[in-house]
Amino acid sequence: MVFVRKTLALRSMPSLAKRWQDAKQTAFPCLFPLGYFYVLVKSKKGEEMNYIERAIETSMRHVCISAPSDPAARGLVRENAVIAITGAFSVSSKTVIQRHLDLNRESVNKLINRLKKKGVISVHPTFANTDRSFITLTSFGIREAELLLNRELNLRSDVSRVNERNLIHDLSVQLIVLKLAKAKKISGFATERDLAIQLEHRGNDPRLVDALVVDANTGSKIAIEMEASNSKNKNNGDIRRRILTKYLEELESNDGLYEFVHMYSHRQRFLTQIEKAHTRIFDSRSSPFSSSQQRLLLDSIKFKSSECSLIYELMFNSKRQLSDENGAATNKMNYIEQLAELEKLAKNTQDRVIEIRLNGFRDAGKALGILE
DNA sequence: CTGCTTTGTATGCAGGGTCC
DNA sequence: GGACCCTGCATACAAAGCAG
Repeated sequence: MVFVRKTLALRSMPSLAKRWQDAKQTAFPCLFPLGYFYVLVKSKKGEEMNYIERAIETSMRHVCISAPSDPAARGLVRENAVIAITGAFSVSSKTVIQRHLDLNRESVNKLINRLKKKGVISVHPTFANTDRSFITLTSFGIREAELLLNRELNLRSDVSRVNERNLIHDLSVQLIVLKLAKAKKISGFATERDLAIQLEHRGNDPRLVDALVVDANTGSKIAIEMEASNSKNKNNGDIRRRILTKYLEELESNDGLYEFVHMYSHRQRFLTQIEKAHTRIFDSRSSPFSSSQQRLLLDSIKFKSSECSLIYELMFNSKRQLSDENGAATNKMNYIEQLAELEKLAKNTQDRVIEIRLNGFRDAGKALGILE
């Protein structure tokens, strides 16, 4: 705790922080790590705790914030949220931060610039997302994140490790996880990175999913899967069968990594394609799954189509306006939220009248250029 | 190509809060 | 009261988009 306070003070004085950073790199390379070394990965009871559990336990602390009324304190809390998010996911973007902290574009720019000035994060231009840039932590920022999250992060500050081809996918996962966190639907989460760090085969471990969240009410673990392309649905469904087998292994196991799988995408079409592929596999005479296994898979895999438009709008729509003029952009968000509600209602009630209303609402969206 | 508009970001300022 | 930094607003500016 003492250390956290100290670094916060340091961070609010850029020149001092800079000097501290320089000193760290030259004169005392071994001094600073002592700060977080004493909080070694152990639980309160003292027994060894695995990395994923540790991540789940600590993940929400700085990510889920209630903004204090004191502007200065609020600024620091927000800065910490940015550091915690970027630390946990290894990259982030202005759009994700903006959405999570409920800020306007101007305020995010100021927040990010402030952190940049303090030497905590760096912003890299790219063509791979709608922001045209992504955020990573500097080596100084990584230390800050490790202090905040109270665990080792195994992060590197060099940008060449960021795979720009996965950027939108990764940011979409963040969007969903953070939305769940903010809505208090989950009590903790572990990112794909966290899983990879603990699992033996690292990068290509078959048990890897895009994120792991813990349901706030039931405490059950849920795997989050994000389908950003439909490449896996082409061919003969062999890939889907392998993926199902992978899920089944965890679902059937008593100490599996997760009990449910939630599928997300920016396109409703991709989700229905996956659902269809599943039924095809189950229906085929040579189906590798017993009927009880099929039931388990059907019950455990849920398709979250209500988030499609949100993900599309924030991550994929290159025509989206970044500056919010309190007009088009917010109207659009309102429309999309209303649409999602209506879709949910139509699905739950199966009411013909609501379905007609939904179709009308969709048509209106198309006429206004919000939907395609 | 030019000149105009739009878009995204940066900066300075006023007015406002909390905490020591 | 001063340190600190929030917010919104006005303004400036560069880059991109676009019609002619």
